[in-house]
Amino acid sequence: MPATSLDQVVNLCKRRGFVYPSAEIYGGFRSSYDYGPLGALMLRNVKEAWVRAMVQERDDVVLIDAAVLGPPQVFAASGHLENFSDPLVDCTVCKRRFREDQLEDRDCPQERKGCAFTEARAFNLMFETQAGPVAGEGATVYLRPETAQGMFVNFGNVLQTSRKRPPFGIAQVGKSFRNEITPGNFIFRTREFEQMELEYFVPPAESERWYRYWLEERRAWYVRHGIPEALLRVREHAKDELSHYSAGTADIEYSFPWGWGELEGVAQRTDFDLSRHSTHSGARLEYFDQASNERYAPYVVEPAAGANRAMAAFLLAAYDEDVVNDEPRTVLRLHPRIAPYQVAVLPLSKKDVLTPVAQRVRRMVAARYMCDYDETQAIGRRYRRQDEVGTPLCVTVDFDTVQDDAVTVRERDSTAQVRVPIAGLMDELASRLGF
RNA sequence: GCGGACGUGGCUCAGUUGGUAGAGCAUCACCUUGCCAAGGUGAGGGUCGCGGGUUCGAAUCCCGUCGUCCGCUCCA
Repeated sequence: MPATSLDQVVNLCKRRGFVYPSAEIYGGFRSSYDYGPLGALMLRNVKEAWVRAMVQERDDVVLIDAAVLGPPQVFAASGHLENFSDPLVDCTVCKRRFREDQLEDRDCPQERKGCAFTEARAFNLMFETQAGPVAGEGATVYLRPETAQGMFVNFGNVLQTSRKRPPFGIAQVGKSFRNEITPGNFIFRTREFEQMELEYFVPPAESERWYRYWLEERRAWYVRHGIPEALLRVREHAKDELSHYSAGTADIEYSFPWGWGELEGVAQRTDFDLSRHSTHSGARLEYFDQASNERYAPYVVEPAAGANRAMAAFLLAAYDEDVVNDEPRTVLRLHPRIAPYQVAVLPLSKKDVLTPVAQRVRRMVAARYMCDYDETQAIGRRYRRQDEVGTPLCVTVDFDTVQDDAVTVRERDSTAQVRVPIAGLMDELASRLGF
């Protein structure tokens, strides 16, 4: 199978209502995308699959949902105000751009011919706005550049109300904002994006062990949800590549059409965040261990994933073109939990005799699964339409159904069919979908 | 932000040396068919990204702007 191109997926997304360019009727708004009917369902499924694995199926992680807007103090403590902006200068001769603080180390190729540098301009990667209705008089606030600070700031609250103790985690799914200099590659890098982050608090001595644990756990999550192992790799950051807070970071990368790209970073943040917030706020963000009679600031291991990037990877990995009955077909082989619809109910024809029973089946299925319903045009064409958006199972209601109360279940990947009584339909679907 | 390429109906594109737009697919209706797409008839849908300029007249030339892609730069 040839590698899927980005264009194939972008076209499918537009054509079938997964993702549209934002504000398209006004010429588009750079770096923003709107998720259409199918894309909204799929993105939600990605996030739910994450919450299921990270929170629901565990007893050591709790979920929070913190504010997007934050006061400067939070980002002063986190280091973002200090480190998240770069003074950049352009060379007007050789047309290259440098960080001002790295200028000495860099060789401008035209240097001997007399480089002319522009004034340094600050590129702050945080979005800033004013809180308060009077223009110009509001207090400066920031849109969070990562969801992580919400977990650190609430460490004490969660510790007290959840009665968890290390090792334990606080998870969050939500939007973050970064004023990226160069957004691009479809939904891979956008200024507004959605993160799925876990801050896992551990005794300092266990940090390395948990770092290894989460790295493998997270890699396995992608594989479990349909990403081929061959398209994934884990890349350890070099020492000089590490973030200001990190004692060790590895990226889980996917082989995108333009090269390896980060899906998720797993970092050892040590006690950087908790101690910084302790110092800046005066709050004591520590854990007192009754057993050992010790008080300490837990170390943090952070798996931080991008929901939109994950969705892009799932789409690219699932995209396939094969041949069924000598006809080419486009099919998204999405995991049933990731696919927008799990089931489609299709009456064989639009004849009135079929509608009541088909609608009865639809209501039954829709109570448990996201379910599409389509009664127009030839049945074969409707199967192909569902294949193209990744619906794992189709339920077909035909003229015999009216007599024998049985329907046909048709599988996306194999196109195989099986006849089952309506009374046993839900069990059949559950066993095929796996949930 | 710099350099290059590009921007025509939902998608893929055609539009000849400037004379006010076409196709295939898709969508909708009816017919046909009735378990694996593209039979029949008909319909809707584009001020050619947006703004300005040149011209008697511009999708077609010029300028600006927005957006996309590639390459640099940057990327917690």
